[in-house]
Amino acid sequence: MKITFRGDYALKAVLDLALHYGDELVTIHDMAQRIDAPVKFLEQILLDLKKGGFIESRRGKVGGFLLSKPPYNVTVGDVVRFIDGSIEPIACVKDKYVSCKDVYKCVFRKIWQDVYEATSNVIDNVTFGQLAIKAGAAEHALEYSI
Amino acid sequence: MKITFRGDYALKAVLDLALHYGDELVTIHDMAQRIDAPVKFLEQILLDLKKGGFIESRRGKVGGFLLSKPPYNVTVGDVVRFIDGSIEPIACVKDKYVSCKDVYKCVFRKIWQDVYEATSNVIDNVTFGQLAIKAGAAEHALEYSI
DNA sequence: ATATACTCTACTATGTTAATAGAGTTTATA
DNA sequence: TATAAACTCTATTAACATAGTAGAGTATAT
Repeated sequence: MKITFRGDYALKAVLDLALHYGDELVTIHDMAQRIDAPVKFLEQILLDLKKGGFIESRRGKVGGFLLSKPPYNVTVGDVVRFIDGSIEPIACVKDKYVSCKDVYKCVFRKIWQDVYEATSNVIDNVTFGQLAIKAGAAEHALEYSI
Repeated sequence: MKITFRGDYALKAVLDLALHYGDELVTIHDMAQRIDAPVKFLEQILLDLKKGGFIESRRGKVGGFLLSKPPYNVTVGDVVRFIDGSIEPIACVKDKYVSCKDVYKCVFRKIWQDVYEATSNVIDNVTFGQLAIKAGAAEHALEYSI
């Protein structure tokens, strides 16, 4: 699995919306400032996330973005897979284990499968609800540390 | 972690040498045929592996390549890290956990660390000695299955 | 001598990434 | 109803990585 800047921004964007879940809408401009992303690049990513059903938007003067689903129903794995594509270390894990004529391929397949499963096990078991709590706690800690 | 063709070929090359450990030298030509790699591309990769201390070579008429160390002393992780570089999902895992002013970064760091460790745990615990036995067994199985 | 096999450097086509640019659409509100 | 604020959509680009290809050079057994 390789996380690109695009994926990184997408994750931060969803976390930002999770932190504002239930509040007012979040504008691209405000979000870009908080997560330190180029506005026009973030635009594209938010549009993608919208197509993926992760977020919704309202246009016009008081427009902005919001999460489509409660933060506890979205995992890091959902976002990563959608934005950055397959998390397999090499494109062969899902191949069927048929005859396996190529001994050299065959031998490594189990390794890639193990890596894939170990990775999934991490990213599919963290929701943005959990992350929002951590981030909220961290923000809180910062307020008092100044 | 993302395995490139380069990395894939390198792993197969080392496995091929592991399968011939103690026998005669292996030529690029023969190896390329067995692991299904372009000869000239494989050349470069073998030269890299040599620079990395994984393999040795003999030039001239009866030249070829051989493993520098016993197959049980080389892991998949060793080769992958050397050829394809860092196995981190994103370049931040090794950053020190100092003040963590950026809450958004901070929250995801532990996830990438977990993925990194889970991945290491797989690839650093498989040696080419183990793989050679599996591949040998598979080749043997094939002989009898025809 | 010479054939065989490794060595080294340079080049290239293709694709991906990380943006940037700009015109267009929607909507609240003064 | 004009307008500012905010989302929408398509195109373009610079830089870099990947997966090779090409070719000249060096070493060595016979």
